[in-house]
Amino acid sequence: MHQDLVFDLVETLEGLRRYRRWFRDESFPIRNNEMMLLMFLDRNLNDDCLGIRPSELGEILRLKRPTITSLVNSLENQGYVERISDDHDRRVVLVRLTNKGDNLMDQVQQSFIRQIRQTMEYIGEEDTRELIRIIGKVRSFLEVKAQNNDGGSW
Amino acid sequence: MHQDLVFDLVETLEGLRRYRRWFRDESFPIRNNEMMLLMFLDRNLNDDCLGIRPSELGEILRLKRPTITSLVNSLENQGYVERISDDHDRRVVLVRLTNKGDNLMDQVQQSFIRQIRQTMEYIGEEDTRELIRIIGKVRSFLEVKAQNNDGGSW
DNA sequence: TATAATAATTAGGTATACTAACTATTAGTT
DNA sequence: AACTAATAGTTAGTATACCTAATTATTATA
Repeated sequence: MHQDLVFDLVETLEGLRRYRRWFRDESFPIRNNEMMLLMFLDRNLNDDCLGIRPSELGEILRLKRPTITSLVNSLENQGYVERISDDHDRRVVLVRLTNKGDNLMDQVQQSFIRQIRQTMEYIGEEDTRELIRIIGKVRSFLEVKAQNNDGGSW
Repeated sequence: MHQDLVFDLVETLEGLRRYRRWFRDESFPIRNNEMMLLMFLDRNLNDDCLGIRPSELGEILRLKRPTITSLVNSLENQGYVERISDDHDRRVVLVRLTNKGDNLMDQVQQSFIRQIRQTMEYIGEEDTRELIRIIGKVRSFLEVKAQNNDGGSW
């Protein structure tokens, strides 16, 4: 494959790497990675479960557990999430949104998510799906490769 | 547009954000951002010019000048680039690869670039071009938007 | 000549995520 | 039952990748 195309792809990926700042509302009270944690918490929380385990959050967000701990600490200090301990296994902690956190997510809907939606409307549904499909393909290839190389830790 | 699709896109973008580490060779002697600087330096260097100005590098890599300064300092200390001063304007500094830096770029070709190429071959030329096209569309939309919001500095 | 603009740097700080080592608890083995 | 393994989470310390504000040196302009 052509050298130029390879380089174009690198440039493309580089340009996308810091996408969060494009959508970020500067006045937002929490950091981007904290917002992501809340979003995934909000989304992956079913009615029947009390909260999500830090280790699960780490898998969803592809972050190591100590990283999750410090994010949850920060969010807990600010009052957006709370930790409750699991009765069945006292090693386990469950993280869930507080009301304050839930309200913040409504704000996220109106700023971050709205901006993403706007962008998607510009590029169109078809291209959006294509983008998701192709990147998914890239990721699945790379994840398999990573597993073969080093046992899957990343 | 559907909430789910928006969320899928976020997830997709999140997964791509740290793409560099997928291709990274752990034994490589320089950091990822340093490697990027060298790659763009290598690529944007014509035969007729002595080097590239830090300010130009900043535009290409979308980094602020102080960031470039510290990258160039580090690379210069390690012997991969050198600074030469412009005769026409003594405020200006030109950065160029040393032989050592040039040799390192050959290594980059054989590791980082080779891995990217491999991935591209897996996903196929057509999808690669689609990916580049769609992300380009996203970026152009967002860059215009960013300019409208805050005068274009980022 | 004085002032403004430009190029790069210095100093200091923030955000993000890591590894290694530790504590507490549970599961499995003898 | 006691001992050892494994597992969940945390703490402490570190690396990386950026940034802003202020400073220095030089050139352009009024």
